[in-house]
Amino acid sequence: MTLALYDTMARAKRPFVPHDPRRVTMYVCGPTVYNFSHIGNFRPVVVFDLLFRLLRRAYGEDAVLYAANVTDVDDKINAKATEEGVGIEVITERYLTAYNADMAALGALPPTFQPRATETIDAIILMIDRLIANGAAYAAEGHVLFNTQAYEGYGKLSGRPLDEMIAGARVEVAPYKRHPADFVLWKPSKPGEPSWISPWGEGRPGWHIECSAMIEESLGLPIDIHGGGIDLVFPHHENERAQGVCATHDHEYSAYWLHNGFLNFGETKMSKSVGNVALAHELLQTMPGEAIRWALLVGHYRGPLEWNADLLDQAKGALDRLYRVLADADRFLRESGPGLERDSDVEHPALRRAHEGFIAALEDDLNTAEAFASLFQMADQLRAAIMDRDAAQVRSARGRLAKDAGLAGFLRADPEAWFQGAADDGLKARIGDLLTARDAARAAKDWPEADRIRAELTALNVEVMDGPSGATWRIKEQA
RNA sequence: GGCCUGAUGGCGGAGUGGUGACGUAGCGGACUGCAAAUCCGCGCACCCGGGUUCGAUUCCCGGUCAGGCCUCCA
Repeated sequence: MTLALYDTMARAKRPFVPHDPRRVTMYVCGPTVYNFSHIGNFRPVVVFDLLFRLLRRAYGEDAVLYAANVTDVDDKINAKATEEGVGIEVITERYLTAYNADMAALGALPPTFQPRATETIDAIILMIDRLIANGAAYAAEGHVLFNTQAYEGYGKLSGRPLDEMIAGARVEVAPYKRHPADFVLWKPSKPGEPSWISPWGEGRPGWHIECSAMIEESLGLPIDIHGGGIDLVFPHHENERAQGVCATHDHEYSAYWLHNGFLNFGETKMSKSVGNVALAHELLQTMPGEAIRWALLVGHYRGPLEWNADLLDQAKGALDRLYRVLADADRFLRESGPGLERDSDVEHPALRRAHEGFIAALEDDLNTAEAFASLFQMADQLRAAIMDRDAAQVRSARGRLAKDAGLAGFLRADPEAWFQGAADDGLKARIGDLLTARDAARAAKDWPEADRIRAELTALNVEVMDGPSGATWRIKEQA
C-alpha cells in the first residue's frame, strides 16, 4: 500500500499514514438538505466514496470509519419549511431520502455514519463550553463567537494571513465581535425558528461548529482525512480546524485535508435530450447512475470539471464498450462446448500489468483517468482471449476487469441488463416475436422482409445485431 | 485589490526533458445479404514571447486568456 494524497494544508502530495491502521477515519462535509442536490454536490460524494473503497481495500472493511454529515438546521431549510407551512423535519426528511437514493444510484457506499446537526446539539454545546473555558471563545449579546486572536494557527490551512483577510473583507462586522474575523458558534434564533436551550440563551449552532462536534462525536479527534469541496477551504474548514485544535488543547484536527475541484457548467447549455437539467435526481431518470459516476470521475478530482451533455454521452459510450466485451465474454463462455476451446491457465502478463497499473494509478492521489485507461487494457486482453477462444484466459480477464472496475464502483450491472434494462416485459416479448420472425425471413434469404422487421424494431428503439449464434439486441439511446 | 488554480487533437482528459496515454466522435479497409458490434489502419495536439538545455508540450521568467476563493455555496 503506497497511497499518496494531495494535502491542501501541506500543498503537496504526501504518503498516507493513518494514526491507527486498525481505525482509519475520514469525514466529508455533506449537504444541507433543503432541496434536491444538483450534480455538482455529488462530485465529492463520488470522489470520497472512491477513496473510502480504496481505504477499505487497504486496511480492511471494518477498519475504515467514514462519516458524511447532514446539515439539517439552516436558514434555507427554515425558509422552505415556512413556505410550505410544515416543520423543518418534513423538509429535511424528504430531501435527505432523495439524497441518499441518488447517492446509492451513483454507486456510493453508505458512509459508516451520517451524523445530523440536530442530533448533535448536546455535543455542540459541550464543545462551545470547552472553547470558552480555553479562552478561545466568548459570549456576547446572546451569541457565542470564536476568538480568532486566540489561535495563532488561524489561516494556515487556507494560506490567508488574518490581517490581509480583513483588508479585503466585505463582510459586515457585527458590533459585538471583538475582531472582524471572529465567527459565530451559537446564535439566537429568530421567533418561529427552531431553537435549543443553551447556557447562552435559546438559539441554534453556527455552521462550522456543527461539523467539528459531529466529527468528535462520531469519529473522535483527531481524524485522518477531512474532505470536501474546494470552496469550503475558507472559511468553513479553516474555522473548523481552529475550533478543533483549540477544543482539544492544540492537537491537530485532521492529518490530511482533501478538496475536490468544482463542476463548471460553461456556456454549453445542457442538451434537450438531457432536459437542460443539472439535478442528479433528474439526470438519473435518463442516464444510468454508473454513467454519471464515470463522468464525474473522468478527470482528476482536484481539477475543475466541465459539465455538459457531451460528457455524459461520452461516459455512457465508454461504459458501453466495457459492458459489450463483458457480454461477449459471457456469451462465449455459455456457448463454447468442452474441448472446443483452448485452455491456458496462467494469468497473461499484460493482464497483470494492467491490474497493477490500475491500482497504482488510484493510489497516486486518485488518478482516475489513468486507472480508466488500465480498465481498457484489461478489456483489450479480454477481447483478445475471446478471439483466441481461450476459455481460461477469458475467465481470468473477465474476472480481473469486473473486480477492478467493481472496486471503483463500476460494471456492477449484469451486462445484458445494461443494454436491455430499459425494456419492460411486454416489450421484451414483442421483441422476441419480431426476432423469431426475422430469423425465419433470414433463413429463407428474404432480405426485404428481414429488413422490414428490423425497421419495425428500430421504430421500437431496438437495435439488432446479427451474430454467428443468432441475433442479439439492445435498447438504443434516446437521441 | 489580495490569494490560488488551470490553458494538450472535433470533444473529454492523463502524462512526460528526447519513441505524441486512454476514451468518445469522424474517416478508410476487413468481416457481414445489408447493418451493428468486432478487428486493422488514419487524423499527427500540447496558449503566446523569451530563457536554461544537445533537445521543452514537460523546467524558469514574462504575457494573454479562463476559472475559483476572499459572502454559513460541493
